[in-house]
Amino acid sequence: MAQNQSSAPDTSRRSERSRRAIYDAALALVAEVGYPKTTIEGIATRAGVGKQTIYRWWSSKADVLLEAFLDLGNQAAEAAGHVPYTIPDTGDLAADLKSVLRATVDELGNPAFEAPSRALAAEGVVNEELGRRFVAQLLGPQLQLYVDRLRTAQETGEVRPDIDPRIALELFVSPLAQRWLQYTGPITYEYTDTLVDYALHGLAPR
Amino acid sequence: MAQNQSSAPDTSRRSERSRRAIYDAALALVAEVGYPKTTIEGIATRAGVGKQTIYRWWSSKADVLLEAFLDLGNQAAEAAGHVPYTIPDTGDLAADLKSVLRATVDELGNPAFEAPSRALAAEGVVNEELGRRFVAQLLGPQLQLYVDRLRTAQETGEVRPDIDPRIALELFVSPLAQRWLQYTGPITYEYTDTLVDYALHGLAPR
Amino acid sequence: MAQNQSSAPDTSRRSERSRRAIYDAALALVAEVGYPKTTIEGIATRAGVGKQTIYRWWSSKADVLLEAFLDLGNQAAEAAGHVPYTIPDTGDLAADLKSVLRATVDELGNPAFEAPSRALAAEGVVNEELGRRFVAQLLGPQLQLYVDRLRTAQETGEVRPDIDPRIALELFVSPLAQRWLQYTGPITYEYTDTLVDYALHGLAPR
Amino acid sequence: MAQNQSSAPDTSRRSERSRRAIYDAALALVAEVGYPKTTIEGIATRAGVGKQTIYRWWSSKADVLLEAFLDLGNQAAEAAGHVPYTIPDTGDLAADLKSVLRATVDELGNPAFEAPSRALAAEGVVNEELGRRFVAQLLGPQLQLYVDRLRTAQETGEVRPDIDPRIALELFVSPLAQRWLQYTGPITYEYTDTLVDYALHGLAPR
DNA sequence: GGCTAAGCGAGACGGTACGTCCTGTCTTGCA
DNA sequence: TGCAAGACAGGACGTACCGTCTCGCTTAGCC
Repeated sequence: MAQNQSSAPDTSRRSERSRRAIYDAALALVAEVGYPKTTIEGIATRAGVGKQTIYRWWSSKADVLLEAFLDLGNQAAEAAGHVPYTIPDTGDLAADLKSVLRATVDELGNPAFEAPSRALAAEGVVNEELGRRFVAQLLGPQLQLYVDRLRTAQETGEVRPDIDPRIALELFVSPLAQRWLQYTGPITYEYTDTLVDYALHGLAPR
Repeated sequence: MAQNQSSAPDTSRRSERSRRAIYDAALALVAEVGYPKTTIEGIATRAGVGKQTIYRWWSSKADVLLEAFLDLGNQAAEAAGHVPYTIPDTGDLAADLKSVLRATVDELGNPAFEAPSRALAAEGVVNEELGRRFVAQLLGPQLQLYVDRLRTAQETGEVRPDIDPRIALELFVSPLAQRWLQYTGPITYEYTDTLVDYALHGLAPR
Repeated sequence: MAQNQSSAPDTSRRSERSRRAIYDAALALVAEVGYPKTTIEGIATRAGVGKQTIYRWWSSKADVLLEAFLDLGNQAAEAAGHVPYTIPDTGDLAADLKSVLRATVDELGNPAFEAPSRALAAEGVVNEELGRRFVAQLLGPQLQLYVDRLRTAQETGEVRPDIDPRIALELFVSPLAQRWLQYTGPITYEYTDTLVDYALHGLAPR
Repeated sequence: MAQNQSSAPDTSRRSERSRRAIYDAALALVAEVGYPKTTIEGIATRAGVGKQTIYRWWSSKADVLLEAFLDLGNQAAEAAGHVPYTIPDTGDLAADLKSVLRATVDELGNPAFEAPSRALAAEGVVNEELGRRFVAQLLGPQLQLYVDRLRTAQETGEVRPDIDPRIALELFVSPLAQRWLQYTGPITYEYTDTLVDYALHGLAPR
């Protein structure tokens, strides 16, 4: 039961005040000057905190930002009454998916979310460890909602029972993700609507 | 009409030797120590080149790497007899796509390509200008091949004529891209085969 | 007349154990790693003591060391039977001085004394307040012994009565001090013997 | 023929401008805030210079200050017409020495000289390497002047021929040095006059 | 013998400086 | 004039200590 390397800091003595200030500063700086120009020194100064306080609790700039972003999500969820961003089930799968993807399109354009999430995504591409944490803590839970909705659709017969929902969801989610991440195309409601139609009915003639 | 002062170096006098050495050094360093630890100073030293020679011809580390990577692709193409990586047309669309995607799976696992392309993709996520160049010069042409193949399939009736090929290709390409970029799932032949099947025939029962 | 607020710790409750441990740690560290690399944090850790315990009772690193060094001297004196290092009086002033200076030469070469006393001397050069305390508590009493011996010599006629002993002693003490402090020359028995001869009889011919 | 370790900097490319600015800043800061509060960072900022420029050419704060102080002396000498601070020879040794020592008393009280020279002396006490350089480059040459003057005095019969001038000079120089360095007593003209008298004629009755 | 107020070990905190590394610009001498 | 070389001003890195500040825990000394 490893008590790892040199003197783990004492979590119970941790300053909540500083933690919040660091989250706020990190998110603000990433939004204002961009991720690469956001420095640990800058975060510390802006948060009115010693650099060591950051190095004591986080291992890197990306680490700070990931936690800050998660915290932001949690706060938003709490504010919205603990409903953590779900997928409607009106009985019409196509309509439900289109609606959620339209909401996602809106969110992707929201500057407050865009800066930090792009930064984290980029870092994750090149830093596998962070990438996997990003998925485990942020992306994964969201994708799971699609899995659940697709399972329901399989029960009602809207989706073939032999389909793997974890792969199926990528047919409409991944294209949107790629356009957003790599600027491979415009992001519009029509586009996401089309994705849903293509995914549900396929490309081949019936 | 001399456009003098500071800028505009004379391309005709440019040292081919240095350019090659810089490409090689950049690619080698990214592969060896990773993109973030690759520095312009490091590239210059490794290439046996003055820093100014890099700053004279490129605007950033990412810029160097993008050109180096493009050059690498061109060289590979030339070596392979000028066939620039195409999509077969056996008349069986599903088989053709599965075959190409399996080749892509192999390529994504090739360490020589992985390091620089991940680095460029990551940089592109956060740096729109570079991202767009990455798409225009690398990703775009490759996606165009899918567009062409899908058009052919529309002519033979394998794909419905009302389908937009530019969007359709994303149904199987983007999921693979996302799994690779974001570590959202394992990448196997079965996976890509499944993607093609789902994309062509849809999720809904017929 | 309570002098309350923050300051004035209660001396009666002071931990003798900690005080000793701090003295030991300070002297050991100065000897081992040198004065500049000796830190309050290091002393505290080595002494198994909280930093605050040091800051509560001393005002600076130099302060700790000065007390530790004084204590060391007191302990040595106590061990030696309370004779606090005196000057013999055999009736032969020259011989007595030579003998004491030779003993001093030996002491200056003793590593256990050298590290802390050099450190204190150096600090005193640049920090007048500490320098004066160093003189008042350490150097002064030792010089006073020379004053006394010279006074006796004046009574026996070995030294002219119009001589100021406080200045006279410097003729042989200061040169040794300077050679030790500033590395201006080698320190040997012959040297100190010569100093005594020159000082007693002068440089001019008789 | 050692070409030492990692890449010795190219002296011929060195910026004279920066060197001067660094000397000035170092001397000014030591005078204004004291040696311990003088930091390399502070010197760099004040001199309008990058820190690396200091680290490239000097190995420590003390090193910078020593060179700055030597340079200050050289400049003063040059300004005064290349007469590097000498000892008069009027034929009256006592008078000459008293006169020089009185001048030294004045100099020791000069704030512009006091701060840096105290700092260097202190550092030299604790750092033998620097101490020896301090002596070799500053103190030694000055002491040599006394040696020369005493040699002349030996030729004229004012000083006994068997006296070692290098030791003799310490009888009046070292006491002054010690009082200055260690605050062991007041520094006045009477004091230095007395030192000369005692040293020349000894303490014992004739 | 229990209560309470200190000293105590520990160490988190806001800071400052360290010495290193790299950026992007500028200058020097070679080809 | 392009180039290798590298000095320069600047600035961020991650580390080490500073001196202050809480935390619980002993440990007196007074009721």
